[in-house]
Amino acid sequence: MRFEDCLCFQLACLSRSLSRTYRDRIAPHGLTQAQFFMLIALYEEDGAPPSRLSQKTRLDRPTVTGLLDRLERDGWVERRSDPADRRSLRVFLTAKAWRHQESLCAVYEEVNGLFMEKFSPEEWQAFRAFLDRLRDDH
Amino acid sequence: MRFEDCLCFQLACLSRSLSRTYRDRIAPHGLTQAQFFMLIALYEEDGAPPSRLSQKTRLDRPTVTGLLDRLERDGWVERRSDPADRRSLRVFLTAKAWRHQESLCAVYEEVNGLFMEKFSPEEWQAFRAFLDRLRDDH
DNA sequence: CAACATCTATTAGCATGCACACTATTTTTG
DNA sequence: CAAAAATAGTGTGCATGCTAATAGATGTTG
Repeated sequence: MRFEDCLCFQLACLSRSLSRTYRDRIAPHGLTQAQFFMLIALYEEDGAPPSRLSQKTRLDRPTVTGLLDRLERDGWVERRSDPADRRSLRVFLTAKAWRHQESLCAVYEEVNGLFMEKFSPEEWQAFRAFLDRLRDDH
Repeated sequence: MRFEDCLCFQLACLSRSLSRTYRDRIAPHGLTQAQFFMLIALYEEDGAPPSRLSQKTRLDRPTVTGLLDRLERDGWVERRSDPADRRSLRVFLTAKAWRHQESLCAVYEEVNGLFMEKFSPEEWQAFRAFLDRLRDDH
């Protein structure tokens, strides 16, 4: 099989390409694409522990630790200890993050809309089914 | 749109997942997935300059430089200067790389086969068309 | 021919993303 | 209850992948 036809190669290219679409729009906010996605996850689940964020974003825990480090450094989130379990933390969005919510979620919806509008609902369903079929058991 | 339904997120997860499938099989050879793909590209175009490899793999040139650094360090490739243009280099596979060709290409075909067999030819064509539709103009 | 632009590859700096190992805490088990 | 196992988060080291800036060589243009 020719290299250009390799599915893994094509998916990797496409994934980087889509990430760039977000990146270009959120760079003015001082966020990277991965940080942006973590914030979107937190807008849905403010106060989640890192383990939950790792599960939700399907990133390893050391990766989440690093992301949270930089988000905390830049004042987007705050780690608070969990009184119920001293091993655990809970991650909370700061006032700054809530101030940017509308603007960031608008970018999120806008870019998702750019992708969605290229397909009919039936095509989307079929596409999603293809992705799901590839997801498991290698 | 819920975070889990975001196409960019799903593609990124899937891309990492597929990469892992190659990684598990080529780690014993002492190669990473990106290095492995670069070798596959070179089996098709031995002697190509870095600029061509950057185009072929759709990676930035600094990324290609780093990949070639590590491949050369580990004895897989060799950079030779181009007599016709002293700015240019040409990248050649070493004897070691050719010795591993059969084995590495077997992994390549095996894993691609794992993915391909999940779809009928018509489904593959439809899937590829979806990917192509997303590729351009963001 | 000389100034300028372009093209080659690279370096530096940063942020992921991963495997591995580690500490602290909690839970389980004998 | 004490020992072992499991869990939460982190530190380390490495390999991508990117942007911006750089050095050298070639092409272009006045």
